[in-house]
Amino acid sequence: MPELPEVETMRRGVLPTVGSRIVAIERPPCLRKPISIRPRIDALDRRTRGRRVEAIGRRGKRLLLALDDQQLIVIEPRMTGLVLLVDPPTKEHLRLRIQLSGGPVTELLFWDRRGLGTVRLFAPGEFDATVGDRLGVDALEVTADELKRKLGESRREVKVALLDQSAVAGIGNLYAAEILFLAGVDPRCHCNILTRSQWQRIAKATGIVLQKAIENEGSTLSDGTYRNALNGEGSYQNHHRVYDRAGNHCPRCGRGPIRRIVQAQRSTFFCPSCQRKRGVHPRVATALSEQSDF
DNA sequence: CATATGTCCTGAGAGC
DNA sequence: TGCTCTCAGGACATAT
Repeated sequence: MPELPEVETMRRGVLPTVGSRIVAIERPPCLRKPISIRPRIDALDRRTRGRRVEAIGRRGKRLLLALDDQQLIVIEPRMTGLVLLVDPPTKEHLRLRIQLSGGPVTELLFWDRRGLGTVRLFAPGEFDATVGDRLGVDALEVTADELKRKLGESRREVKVALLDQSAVAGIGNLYAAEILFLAGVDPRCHCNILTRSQWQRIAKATGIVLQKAIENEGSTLSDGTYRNALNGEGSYQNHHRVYDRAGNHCPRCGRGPIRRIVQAQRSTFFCPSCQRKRGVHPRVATALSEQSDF
């Protein structure tokens, strides 16, 4: 589930590791099928030993540890991955331990219950030339022009298209629903019929929703999986307007009720009353002009 | 080329 | 109670 706000919260949480040196990287004994680590663990350890962590970055939903020799450790949490500076929720799902010295923390852990996450080491420049090159602009900085340029000709439904990381990087299922709600756009709309003003509303809503979610340290859903680097919960789940709220009255127009449909094998939640295929519900216009998240 | 579908994974919760 | 089944959705491989 970690999307841009959760990964950004992880990034901020592990900033204390900047300046530390890698003592060793090891895969804890683990009965589960190991997660995907490339290169294999012994080579990862050998190539990073003694290197200093120079910066912590993020591209979309990926966390980047930049080393002082320009190598890059890239962590993809995918569904249930967590980056932690404290004891993990369970021992058996601990996937990687990066031992550190010379700073305030002695280890950085990667924990992943479902094991879909990945860890990759890239040679200098290799990430940008391969993976990075295929990612769209980070969702925090996306503009209406960029959305229209990337998706304006697409025949896909807009909710499905917003999940395409090569168009915009960082939006996942949960935030796509919240963004389109704030933008007042029906998720079933096909991209190639959206108007400029609809793209403008989507771009603006993207910034507002993601910023607010980051301020709230992301969303810890009812399964409780997502945590920040210190094992604390996020609070943006308390601000969700539509996600996992099927059947509720719409918090904006009072009607709704919030509907759940399936698009591309994933749940979409929306208000059929004020998320429109054309035109704007008056309260949508007001919220966006006031930079409000509602 | 663009778009659609299948795959991986685990544990929570539903239903019997 | 205890079993089986379905579902959740990240990114990518494969199919259309």
